[in-house]
Amino acid sequence: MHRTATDMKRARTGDQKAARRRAILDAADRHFAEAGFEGFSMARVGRLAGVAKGTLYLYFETREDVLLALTLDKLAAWADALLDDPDAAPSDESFAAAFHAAAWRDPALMPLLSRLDSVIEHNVSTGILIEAKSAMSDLFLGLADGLADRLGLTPAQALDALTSLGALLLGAAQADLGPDLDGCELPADVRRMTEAFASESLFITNACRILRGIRAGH
Amino acid sequence: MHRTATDMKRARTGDQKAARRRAILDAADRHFAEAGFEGFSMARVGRLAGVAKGTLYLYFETREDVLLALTLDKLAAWADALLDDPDAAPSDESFAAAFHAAAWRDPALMPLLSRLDSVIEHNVSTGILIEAKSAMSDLFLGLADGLADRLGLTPAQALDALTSLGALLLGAAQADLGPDLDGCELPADVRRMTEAFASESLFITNACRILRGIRAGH
DNA sequence: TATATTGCTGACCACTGGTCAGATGTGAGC
DNA sequence: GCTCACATCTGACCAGTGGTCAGCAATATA
Repeated sequence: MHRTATDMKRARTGDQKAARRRAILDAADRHFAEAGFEGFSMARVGRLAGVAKGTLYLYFETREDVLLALTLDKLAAWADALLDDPDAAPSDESFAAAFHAAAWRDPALMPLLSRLDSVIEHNVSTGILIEAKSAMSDLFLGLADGLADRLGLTPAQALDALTSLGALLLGAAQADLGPDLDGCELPADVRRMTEAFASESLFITNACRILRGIRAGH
Repeated sequence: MHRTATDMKRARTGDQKAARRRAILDAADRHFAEAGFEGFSMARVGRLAGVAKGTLYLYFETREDVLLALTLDKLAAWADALLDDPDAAPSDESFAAAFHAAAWRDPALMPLLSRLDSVIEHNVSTGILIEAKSAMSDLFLGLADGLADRLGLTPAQALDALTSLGALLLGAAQADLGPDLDGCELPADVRRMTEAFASESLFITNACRILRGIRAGH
């Protein structure tokens, strides 16, 4: 008798293997949420998933392969959230705000994206890398198509807007990824600089400038 | 008799200690240049600097403290290069190009900056962190003052421009930090997406949009 | 029930960043 | 010129990491 996908000690069918992989990714998600990128440990993922460390490497090439899969999941969720958000259109400003809010809805997304190229992609086989890039390409093209009308842009302009805002979002996010200094006595100059780099206002202001530039055909 | 700052087995005077610290940072610089962020190892820094690993921890708190010091050095060099570049003014476009070129002059700078908040600052004591933030604050304020006239902006606008372009630069740089896929067969969609995210054109185009927005008072 | 297949395990490897008791270079005082 | 006290320096050591693989054992089939 075949076992169900979740009640088994060995995953033999395709469904069962998919379920195992899913279980590992869920454990990774939980672990990442509380340990962050640097504290992310394969040993703990295994323990959380109820599986030996070696087993992880039957389902993923490397630690970064796990993180890449996690990133793709969360990126797809971001795109869905943005498409479903009715505020993502009326004005450039509300679109920018919705773009930013969707990106921070899952607090793990920006930390992952900010290491996507610099760390994650460097420890993954080219096959998996290309597959991931292709998935992201599809996701962006689909998003551009879905948003073009709402933004009153051509699909090409919408894609330009998405890539431009994407880059801006990544850069602006940096400031929010630093350690929390709220409790500390800060010199006035440091506090001013911190505020100038605060992610949300920096992003929204410049997103509007960029969208205006695109509309003007620049 | 006192030894000179560089000919000594023990650093006892302030000058000698400064020279040791400098020597360690130089070794770190060389090591980073060929190993990159992830491959950066304290053991190797020690070997390159001709010093035991334990000694490194007399001059720096942690690995990230070394990388933070390195980043500050390189950031100051970037600011100098930008101020000295006569092209950094005539038009928005040439300013944006000069901004980008200065940032990539030292190939280690962007890889370091892209991890500054997300990694480096998380493993450094608050004292050192605040000191570093203060130095960066001074650097940005000085740069804004030095460039405001040339850009035809008020100092406040110039600071806005610097922080905005800084964020954009960081985000746009991500794409250039990924692994090199030049030699590979890429599906057409992936290649298109890669080109859309190419750092230089993405940065310059949007930097001009942002500068235009600032001039327009947005 | 016996067998072949193959998913799973965990001891093991080379490495990491960081520590600290003990060795030693060095300048000051005689 | 010698001695000594002190602070700098060292490297074995620690707990941890990501990743491997020979062998164990759950399962589907005959």
